[in-house]
Amino acid sequence: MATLSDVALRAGVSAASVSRVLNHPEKVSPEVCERVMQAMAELGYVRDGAARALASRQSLTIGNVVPTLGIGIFAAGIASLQRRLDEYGYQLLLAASDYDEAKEARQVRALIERGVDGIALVGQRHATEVYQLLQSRKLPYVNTYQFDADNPHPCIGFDNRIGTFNLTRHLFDLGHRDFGIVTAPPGLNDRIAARLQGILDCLNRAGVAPSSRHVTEVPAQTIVEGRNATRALLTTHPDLTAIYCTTDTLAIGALCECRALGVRVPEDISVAGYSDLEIVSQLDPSLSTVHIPAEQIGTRIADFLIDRINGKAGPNKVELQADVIIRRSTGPARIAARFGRRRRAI
Amino acid sequence: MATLSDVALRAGVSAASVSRVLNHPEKVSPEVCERVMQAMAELGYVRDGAARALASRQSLTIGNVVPTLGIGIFAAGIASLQRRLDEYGYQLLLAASDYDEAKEARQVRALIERGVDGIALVGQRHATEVYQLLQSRKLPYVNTYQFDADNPHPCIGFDNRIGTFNLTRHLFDLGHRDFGIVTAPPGLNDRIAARLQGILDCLNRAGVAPSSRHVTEVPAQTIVEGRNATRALLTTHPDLTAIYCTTDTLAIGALCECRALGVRVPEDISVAGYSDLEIVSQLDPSLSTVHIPAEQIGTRIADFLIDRINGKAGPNKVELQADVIIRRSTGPARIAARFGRRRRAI
DNA sequence: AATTATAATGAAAGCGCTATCATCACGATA
DNA sequence: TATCGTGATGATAGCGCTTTCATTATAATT
Repeated sequence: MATLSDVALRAGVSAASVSRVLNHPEKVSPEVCERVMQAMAELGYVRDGAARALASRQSLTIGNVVPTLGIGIFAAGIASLQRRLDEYGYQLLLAASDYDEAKEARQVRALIERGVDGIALVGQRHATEVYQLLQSRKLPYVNTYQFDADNPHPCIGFDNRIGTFNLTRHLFDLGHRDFGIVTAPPGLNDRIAARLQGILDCLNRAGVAPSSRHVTEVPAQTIVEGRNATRALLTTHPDLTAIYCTTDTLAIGALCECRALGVRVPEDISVAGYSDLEIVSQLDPSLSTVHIPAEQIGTRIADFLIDRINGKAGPNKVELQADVIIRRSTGPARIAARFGRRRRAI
Repeated sequence: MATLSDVALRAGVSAASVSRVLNHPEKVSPEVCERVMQAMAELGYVRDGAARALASRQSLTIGNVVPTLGIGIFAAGIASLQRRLDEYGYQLLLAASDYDEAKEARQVRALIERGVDGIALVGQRHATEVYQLLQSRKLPYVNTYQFDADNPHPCIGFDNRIGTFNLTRHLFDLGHRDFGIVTAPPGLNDRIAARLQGILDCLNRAGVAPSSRHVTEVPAQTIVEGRNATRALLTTHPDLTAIYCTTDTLAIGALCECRALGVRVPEDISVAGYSDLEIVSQLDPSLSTVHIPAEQIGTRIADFLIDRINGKAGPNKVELQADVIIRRSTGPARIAARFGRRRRAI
């Protein structure tokens, strides 16, 4: 394969000049530039990134480790991140942690070994080793999908707590007093923990008794888990009038299960979610949820990291809005009289 | 930052020995190994991948270019690809082409510059430049999501044609004679083209007149596009009894629109899709479709490429099954008498 | 015309690592 | 005892590129 010196030889210039037309074309005369370009084309020259990275201490690559690709929101964020990086001439190295801190640490280490110029992580909670590695190397990094003003680390995200708080408040205003809550384990995931907190904070402030909140933890964010949890909830707590799922995927399951059970939404039960996946606005009934600005996040990650890499300072934290979207799956709490009807349906 | 020589110095051995414990620990005495490990831990040594890649001609990285991350199937495939690569100690460099051949070529080039040891592409159709680049560098590569015995290039995938053929056949056997077909432009995408071909082949063989097939091309694979196309089809061709969408996303749209229109599925209209996204088995009615083995594909890509990289020969093509899954959205064609009823519904 | 800035180029020193080759010590073989 | 592996180690030459730094040619200034 042709190397840079081959190109130099063919163009009758020095290696330094070839390197210049590649990296600082403005510092080279048009004639030389032209000749070099021609030589590169003739030889089918492709630059060796490893050598460049070694010499310049830049890989033009950034790393992203997400909990899982299986969640549509992350896929959307990654898509926009990749798009923006591409505009900057950067490449995306992707890894998944499966919600495992140790695995995340390994992945971060692997990315650093690959020489990434920056790293985006999901959430605020990471192994201390991760933060040590990042800081000792002065590697630009950013936590995402969660905004937390009190946390010292840079972040790009939104307040996961406020969205569920407001949507729960909406439910309360509609007369709901008895809530089912379906959620992935908050212990594994600070975004989910914040959402759950938002629900509970609202319920506390509204004076809804703990005995009227029924939290079900499910092991995975899947439609089927949402269905199972919903069925269990509806069976064991016939009084509840609303189900809040901390993720749309679970809420979709809730919707499906209600339909299968003959429970009407929102007449008998209101259902709320979080994420605003593409499909939930199309479902019947459409789902009330909180919109995650995944595309924005992806774009901002790229901008943020590239700025840092280029030494441009900027805000250390960027807060995005995650707006509540009221659709048709939430409505007034059914009145007691209706209760028998629903009971029968199950 | 500590380099390999720093480690060597501290451990009181040569750089070569440190490199050995990193790459061929079996060739080093236990004592030296121990001492080096300790030194690495004390110095917080992290290997420089660029230098290693340059010296060893291996980056331990593989590249994957997909049309878009926005489609759940690709996300699933990427997830399993990444998981498997991780087991091998390889990293994943991800890029998107947006269904644009030129952009794909640019991405492939960028990946090669980054020194990937192998590349996975989606589909068989790529810019000639792409194949030239790949072959002149002898870079292991593989086309995916489409199996084609006649194509000389390595591939891992399934026959996109046969699935739609069989599912269409099923529809025909149920008495359907008038078909609406909703598809993304086959010109951009050989998988879609093959699926469409499967439908048409079946219809041809069954003797269904061209005037009884109504193909609608939509610009994007979204639920909303599926809805719009379905509404248009139902309005302009009241005779049709089945709608085949070449993608589940479009089929979900069809299902949503039918519900909104008061058209019953499958009593009034049968709907079929392709992909078997997580949600479609949970919908009401559940969707008849063709299952794409995305996880398998991801795993196989990793195995295939790593084998090639290590010089292990293996089959050049691997064919996976994409099975038809009959669910509730397909049923007997309505009898003429019912026609009026449906008409009213619209 | 002499001097000084300015721009364009080349020579060459690494970047941190791997891998070849030579060296050395030590026990096995004759 | 002399010879020959054998296994562990060290010295070192690059891998292909970027980037000072020095050099030369050119233009601008006095």
